[in-house]
Amino acid sequence: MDAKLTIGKVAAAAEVNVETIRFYQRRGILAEPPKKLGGLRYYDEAAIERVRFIKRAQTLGFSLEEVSALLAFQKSDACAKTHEAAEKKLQIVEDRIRDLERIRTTLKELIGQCREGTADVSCPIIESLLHKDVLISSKTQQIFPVIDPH
Amino acid sequence: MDAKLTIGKVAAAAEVNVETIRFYQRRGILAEPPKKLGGLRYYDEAAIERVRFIKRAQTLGFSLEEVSALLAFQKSDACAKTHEAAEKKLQIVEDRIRDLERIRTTLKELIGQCREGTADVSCPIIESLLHKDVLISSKTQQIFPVIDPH
DNA sequence: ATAGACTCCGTATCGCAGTACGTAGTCAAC
DNA sequence: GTTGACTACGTACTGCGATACGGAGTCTAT
Repeated sequence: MDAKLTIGKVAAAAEVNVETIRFYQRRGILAEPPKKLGGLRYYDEAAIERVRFIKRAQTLGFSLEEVSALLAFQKSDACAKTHEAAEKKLQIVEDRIRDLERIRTTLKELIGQCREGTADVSCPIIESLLHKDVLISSKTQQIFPVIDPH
Repeated sequence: MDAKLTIGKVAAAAEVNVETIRFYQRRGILAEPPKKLGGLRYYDEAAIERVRFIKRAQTLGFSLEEVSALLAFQKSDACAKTHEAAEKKLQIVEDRIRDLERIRTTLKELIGQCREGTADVSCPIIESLLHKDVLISSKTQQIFPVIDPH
């Protein structure tokens, strides 16, 4: 048996904060092992793997709720469902890339105008922001900040 | 003089919620006109333009704090500073696009493996999440959800 | 002059994924 | 057997950009 790990060891091994482990438990995405004699909880290697799984899925843009789902549909049709989830996420990522590319284009245009010193207007960028419909609004509904906005 | 607009008119004209106007005032990004006889505040057309300016800048990825800065350095060297801010933002947008492109690549790979039914492992995607270092972590420090996560 | 719409203002809440804090208890090493 | 590090747990706070709520006041049209 390998249930000798304290929460701190799990956190260190998975490279997350202790509080993150506890947060996952509260969210129900990670099991809380029973308290053994004395009041401390001991974990096994599987807990480390599970936390890593969560973290890896997050880097692909899955929210904790989505990771919960991924973890929930183990066995039998897990593969089909996971595949489907990945396709959906891919779609969102691609939409998001398109949004950002439009923004990039607009920023480049504005910067370009500015460099040229077009006309004698005060500042082409400010003028544009004041009077033009600079950008078509984004259609992406679900946005995910990839990891670590903190 | 054209200071006949109530907060509701301004909000409607700029296509934002009344609460948003008040929120901007609290944040100090929009001036609060004095209360005229009776207790209501009246706005002029400039207020509408200012709100629109804020909204347009947001669609380019500027946070409210950054928009405050843009609005603050009017006159004289405003153009140079605005230009610089736009360049910085462009850099962030491009970094973010690169991050998302990496994610896209990884998702596509995983989905591809899944489709091929590679080996007889349960599910290639799940296996990858369990055991591989799927993705190089994002370097983007500042992430901005473009408008409207609500 | 009164109904209904709008405004004022403070405070609370949302979504997400944690982080921080404080009190009390427990374990391992010396 | 005591010091110091670690743990358990509950609660509050962070960032960001709003949105929602509630009670009181005010304006406008009939």
